[in-house]
Amino acid sequence: MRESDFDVVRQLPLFCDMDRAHFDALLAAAHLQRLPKSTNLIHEGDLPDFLHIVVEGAVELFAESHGRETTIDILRPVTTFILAAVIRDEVYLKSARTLTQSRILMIPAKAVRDAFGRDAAFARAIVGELAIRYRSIVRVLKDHKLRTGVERLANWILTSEQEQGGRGRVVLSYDKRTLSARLGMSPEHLSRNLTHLAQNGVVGNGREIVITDRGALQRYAKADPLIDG
Amino acid sequence: MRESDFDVVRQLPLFCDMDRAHFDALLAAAHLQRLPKSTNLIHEGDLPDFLHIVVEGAVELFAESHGRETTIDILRPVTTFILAAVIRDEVYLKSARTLTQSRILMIPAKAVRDAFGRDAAFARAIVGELAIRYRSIVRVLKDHKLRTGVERLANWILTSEQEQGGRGRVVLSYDKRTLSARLGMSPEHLSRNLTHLAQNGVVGNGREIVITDRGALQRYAKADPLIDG
DNA sequence: CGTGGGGTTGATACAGTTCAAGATACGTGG
DNA sequence: CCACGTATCTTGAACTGTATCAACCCCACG
Repeated sequence: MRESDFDVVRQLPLFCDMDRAHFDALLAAAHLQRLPKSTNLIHEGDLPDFLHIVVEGAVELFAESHGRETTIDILRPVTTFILAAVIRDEVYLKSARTLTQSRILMIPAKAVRDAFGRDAAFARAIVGELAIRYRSIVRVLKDHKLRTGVERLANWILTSEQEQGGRGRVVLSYDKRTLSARLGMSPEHLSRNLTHLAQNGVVGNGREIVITDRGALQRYAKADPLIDG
Repeated sequence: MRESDFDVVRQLPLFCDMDRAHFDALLAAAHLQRLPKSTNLIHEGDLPDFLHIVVEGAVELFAESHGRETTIDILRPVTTFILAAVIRDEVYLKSARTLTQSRILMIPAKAVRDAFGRDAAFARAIVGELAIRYRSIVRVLKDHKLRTGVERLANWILTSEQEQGGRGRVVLSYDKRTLSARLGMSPEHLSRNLTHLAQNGVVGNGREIVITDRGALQRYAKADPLIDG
């Protein structure tokens, strides 16, 4: 593992307060893997072997049941995932795959649980991390139950635009098929919804989406800080 | 607070390992309130004053946005709620109200955060509790995104029947209106779905639902341990 | 009794999916 | 650099799941 990556991980809220020796032990047991696009990382129903951390790239969390599949969330660096399963040593409830080439840090689950039992600062940091994850999934749930597809899209455009610097345009970092899954709609519906938003200040053009009338879009989206964060 | 209630709380996984003195301090600052049906306990957007615990009765977690409302979960004793907001000292993302007359233990948020900082065993117990809550909401999300309304109903009947002793019948402890909200459908739709299930081994009769053909119902429901727990 | 709330039933409308076909962009080999 | 084949994206039409509105029923309760 590169020195710079080591530092990035060390500075994560999850690790920055823990005892140096415990941290070193944790990372000594860990692997940093560079993985190609569309690699399956974990599969729901399995018992956790590793705590995963997206260091670079993008990871999709999804779930299947009887032939149906749904995207739960898309994670960007630097984020832990399946922490709850590791802590409880219970089966994963979701699966994960890379969406782009990614670098994933994998820390053996047992090492995490050991450090958790031994290092109080680490235990407290895990609480913070879990609470963040919990609140994040509550937002996802509200987004899906309180909004229609077009509204989710409108709000996604607004928040993505902010993340990308507020220049009035959003560039997709994955294909529209994936975006439609992330927004919980079929690819066809995303396409239609995008044309529908043309009347509300948005123009789509390939992988670029341009906001032509932010006021109109905001009025239409009805953003809610308790959903969009 | 009654002696027996004190013991019940002390024995919760969240508290049983913590230092006796810290526990006493926590409870000294707490109130146990008996509240009538339909009392609002917390409102989304407010900052947390108390950690709440359902000791008796039933509590509905719900959320609103721009005139729409959705039920997130229904909690039965003994369960904590809004722990994540208390720990992070951030606004509630959901609201809560009693569904029946209930007894709710309220522990001042500051006292919880103090104990959390001072008592490592308590911090670890909070991790366990948060991980359970997290996994529970993932199941709720999967239930809604991977199933139709009728399927949710069928699975709800099966798990409720197990909880009520596996005697082939389920008795509702709240009205159908509330159940329909819990299942994420309109009251009309619940009614229709229930008659639809008549062909699949279920007979509804007022507040009682009887399973006449468990095999047929199970086949229809396609239960999934990664959703129903 | 009458009144009202919860529940059912019917008719209609909307959101979203699916299937099928056409359009557009995109990387590869010639 | 172009032609081709494949991916992805869009468009259209039919269909499923669910919501909404309205009428009605039933029973509990004043």
